[in-house]
Amino acid sequence: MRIGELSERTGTPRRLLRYYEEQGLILPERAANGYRDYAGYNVDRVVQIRGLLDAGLPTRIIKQILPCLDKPRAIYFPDATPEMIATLRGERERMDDRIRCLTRNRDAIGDYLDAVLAYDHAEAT
Amino acid sequence: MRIGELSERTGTPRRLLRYYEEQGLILPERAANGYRDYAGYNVDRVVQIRGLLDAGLPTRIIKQILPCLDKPRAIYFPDATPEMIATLRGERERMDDRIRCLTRNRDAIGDYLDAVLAYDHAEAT
DNA sequence: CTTGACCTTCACATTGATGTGAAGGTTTGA
DNA sequence: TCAAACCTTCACATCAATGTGAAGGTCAAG
Repeated sequence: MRIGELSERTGTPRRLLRYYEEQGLILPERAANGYRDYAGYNVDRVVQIRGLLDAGLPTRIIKQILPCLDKPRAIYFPDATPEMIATLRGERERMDDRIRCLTRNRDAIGDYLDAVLAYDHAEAT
Repeated sequence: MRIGELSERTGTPRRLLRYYEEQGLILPERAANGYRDYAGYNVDRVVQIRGLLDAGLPTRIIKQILPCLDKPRAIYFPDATPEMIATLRGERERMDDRIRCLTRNRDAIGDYLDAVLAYDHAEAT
């Protein structure tokens, strides 16, 4: 598919699809006329990228993480240098931290909303 | 405590403590000489702020969330406008999305690391 | 064969979170 | 009393992600 369709299907501005490519996160083919030609799996991939960006990860890190999501993954094993392994371990830790923080705050918001609801209900009677 | 101590105890540059204040996230008192004077609870608060920023939330949203974490919370109920409630509900949704995304990717990294470990182990024998 | 809807590259602007440092006031201890 | 170690405000710089738009090539339908 071309950039317009990928943009539609992922809700992502064309500008950013080109930016993600520049950062090495997606690698579209090129048609004879120079147009980018995206394989179907890029829809999921772009959604993943956006999700991770939204969760605070920079493109530099996302680039390291993406190969973990590709299946079959066996292809990448030889590339797995010790440094890369260490980086992934570290990032997994940081993601755990983020998850803990978000969960805590999400629950606190939930408790607050419940309390407000109960308060309003009591007021109304 | 003064800004230097808070900076030390939270691992946060002074510059950013002033920035968070400017954004309305913390409200230190002022000593007679003009120095900022932070109450002890600000240590936790700043850690919270940094965690949420790291998880991709902008200060504008964090400002809305912070009151949910204060106890006792009853004080804030009258301030809870319908718009605020709606905002909090929406943000809770977005935080859920982030948690799902991070969890999925963290698990994928874990699987990948396990697979690499198994692969290396097999190689070594 | 031209018009409209695509696509290309390129450049510049903006925004939010940060870094850096100047110029100057305050406090504490030698 | 002076130096070191704090603090203040203010201004300007940077970085990553994103917005905006110009100048121009491609292609399908009328």
